[in-house]
Amino acid sequence: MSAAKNPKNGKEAIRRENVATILQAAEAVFATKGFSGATTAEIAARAGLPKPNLHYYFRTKAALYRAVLDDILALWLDATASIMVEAEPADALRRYIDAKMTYSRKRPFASKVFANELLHGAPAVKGFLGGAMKRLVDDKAKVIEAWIAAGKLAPVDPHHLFFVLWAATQTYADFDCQIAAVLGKKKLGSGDFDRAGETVSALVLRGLGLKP
Amino acid sequence: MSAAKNPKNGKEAIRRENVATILQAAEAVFATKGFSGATTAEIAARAGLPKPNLHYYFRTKAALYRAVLDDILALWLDATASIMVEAEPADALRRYIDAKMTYSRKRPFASKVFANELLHGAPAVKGFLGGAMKRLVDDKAKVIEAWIAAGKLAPVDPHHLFFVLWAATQTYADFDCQIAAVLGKKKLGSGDFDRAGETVSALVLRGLGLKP
DNA sequence: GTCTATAGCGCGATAGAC
DNA sequence: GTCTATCGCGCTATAGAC
Repeated sequence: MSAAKNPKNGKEAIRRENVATILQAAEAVFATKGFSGATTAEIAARAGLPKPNLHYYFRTKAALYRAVLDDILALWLDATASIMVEAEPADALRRYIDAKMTYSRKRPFASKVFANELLHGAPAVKGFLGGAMKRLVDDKAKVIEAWIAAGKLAPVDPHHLFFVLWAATQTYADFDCQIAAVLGKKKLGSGDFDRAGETVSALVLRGLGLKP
Repeated sequence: MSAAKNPKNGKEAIRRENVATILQAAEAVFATKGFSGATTAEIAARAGLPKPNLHYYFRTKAALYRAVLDDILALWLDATASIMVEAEPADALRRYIDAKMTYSRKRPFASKVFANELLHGAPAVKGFLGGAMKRLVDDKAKVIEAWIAAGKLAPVDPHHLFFVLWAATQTYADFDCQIAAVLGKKKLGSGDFDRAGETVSALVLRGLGLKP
């Protein structure tokens, strides 16, 4: 605001880097501790910065949390790209399951922060859920309905199909420790995610009449 | 300990009732606020008791949380009853999905407390997950394998089948606010749960080759 | 067995020197 | 833009009268 026209790129670069570092650390800590369980001290330590530095970039803990969430919501909207009327249903759904499962493997913290937010009644993202997300899902549900009308797919409630797909894929990020424990492993490996993806794809595709 | 042989049933009854009231209030508050977000003051208020009374029955917040969790774990183990070799696979699975979905509708708080615990890395129930729960699931997985070997079921990884079933049913308790928002409703009704149960059953049964 | 009043402390946030 | 030192709130837990 005050010195807005000043193009000091050095300082800008430092800011961008520090902000990114803080956001990454915050995502990890919020994921495993939740909002109230997380402490700014732990986030700062993980980011390798002194605590007041955090408050210099994000005035409050709540503001930092919002910033983390906003990143995650943007990610979320991307994943449905493969669901288009022109696509072959089997291909599109397989790719969607794959995308969601990859997201669970590569960005487990993001998934957990979002899950935590939902568990607590989504105080910070209710607007998003009933707004942008609802519109996107309603849109994609129409695609599913078009496929059904064209006889390409067994009848199914499109919305509930999405709920099941989200649950089945995100569970491997959110509840990884349960799955690992039941499988008798310390951590999930990429082999486990492959097997999970195959299982979900097989169940859903055959469940929708898409496999002989 | 000190006056152990005294059969004063009046006091015993008061204790049992208060303990039950506290546990119920605690389950609700832990479910929506998480462990760190929950305050003993709020639990006490919801139970209609003064705060120190809580500490009289449960010495620490952590001990109260453990007690709430123990109740939930007991519930969890019951649900798999229908999975037996003698049963008809389609019947057994439909009943299992039904039981889990009913549990999501009737005991959403229990499901949420458990989900929260898992999200945070299961510090309090890791032993249970790798112990009693793993043994039960391994056991039930053998039943599924027997059905597959007998040609009653399309081949599937039994463990991952369970993971998908848990996810697909519990999501309606844990993430109810997301589902309600996307459906454009304020709260989920029993009609939504019925539709959800039908969708999951249809997908899974057909997915396992159990429907014409 | 119940409850008021308070101890004790961890945490978010800031002041202010560098 | 960075960091030490500290304030003050809100929480768990308890002491002690009833």
